[in-house]
Amino acid sequence: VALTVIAPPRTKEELLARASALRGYTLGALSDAIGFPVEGDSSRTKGKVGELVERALGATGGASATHDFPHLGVELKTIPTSEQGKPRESTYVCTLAVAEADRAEWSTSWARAKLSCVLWLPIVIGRTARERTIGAPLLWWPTPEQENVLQADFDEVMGTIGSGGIEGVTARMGRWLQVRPKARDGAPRATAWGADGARIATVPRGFYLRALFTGALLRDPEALP
DNA sequence: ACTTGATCATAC
DNA sequence: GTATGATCAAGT
Repeated sequence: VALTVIAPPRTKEELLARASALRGYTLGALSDAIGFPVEGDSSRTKGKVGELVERALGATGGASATHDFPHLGVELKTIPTSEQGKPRESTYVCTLAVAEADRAEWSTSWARAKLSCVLWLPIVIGRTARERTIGAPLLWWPTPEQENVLQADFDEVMGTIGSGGIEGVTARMGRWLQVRPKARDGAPRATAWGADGARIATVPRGFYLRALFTGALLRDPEALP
C-alpha cells in the first residue's frame, strides 16, 4: 500500500470541512485509504491515531515544535471518547520546560500558543483500534473567560515552581490545565532548580487538559465560561 | 469511576 | 537529551 501524501488545507474552513468529511469513518478504513497502518496492541501504538489523522488532514508539523498546521496556527488534537462522546483520557498539550519555569509567562508560553486554536477530533471507542470511529470535529479557540482560567492554572504552577521548586507541583493543581509526568519512564532526567537554587534532576513534565474540561467543551462549547 | 503518576513509539 | 503523538495502570 502506497503512502498517500495529502496537501495541507489552505484555510481553517477547508480544514474543518475535511475533518467533517471524516465523520463516521473507522480508523481501519482511513488507515487503508491513506496507507498508514494502525495495527497492534494499543499499549504499543499510543500515538498512531494522532499520526494517522494528521496525515489524513494534511498536517505538516510533524515532530518539530510547531503547530500541526503552521500557516493556519491550528493545533490538531484527537480525543478518545465513549460512544456518548465522553473523553476517556486527558489531553497532552506540551512540555513544561522545568529549568526555565521561574521566568515563564503565559502570554509568551508555548502552551498558550498551542491552545490559541485547536481542532478537536473525537475518536469513539471500538473493540479494536481499526473499529474506532471518527466523531464530529470542533474548531475551537478560547474565549477571554476561558483563557483566564487557563492562565490562572498556568500561573499557579509557575508560581509554585518559583517559590518551592518543581517537586511542589502536583497533578491535583489546576482547574482545567494540569501538570503531569511526560517521559519515557519515571527516571529523573530533566534539569530543574531546587528552592535553594541547587541543580536537581527531576522527571520531565508536561501540560495536560483535564478530561473534565474537554468533555464540557465537546458537549457544549457555549456552556463554558 | 475517575484521576494521578507512569509508560510506549518515533524523529531529530 | 529534546520534541512529537498519546494511553496505560495503579491509587484513590
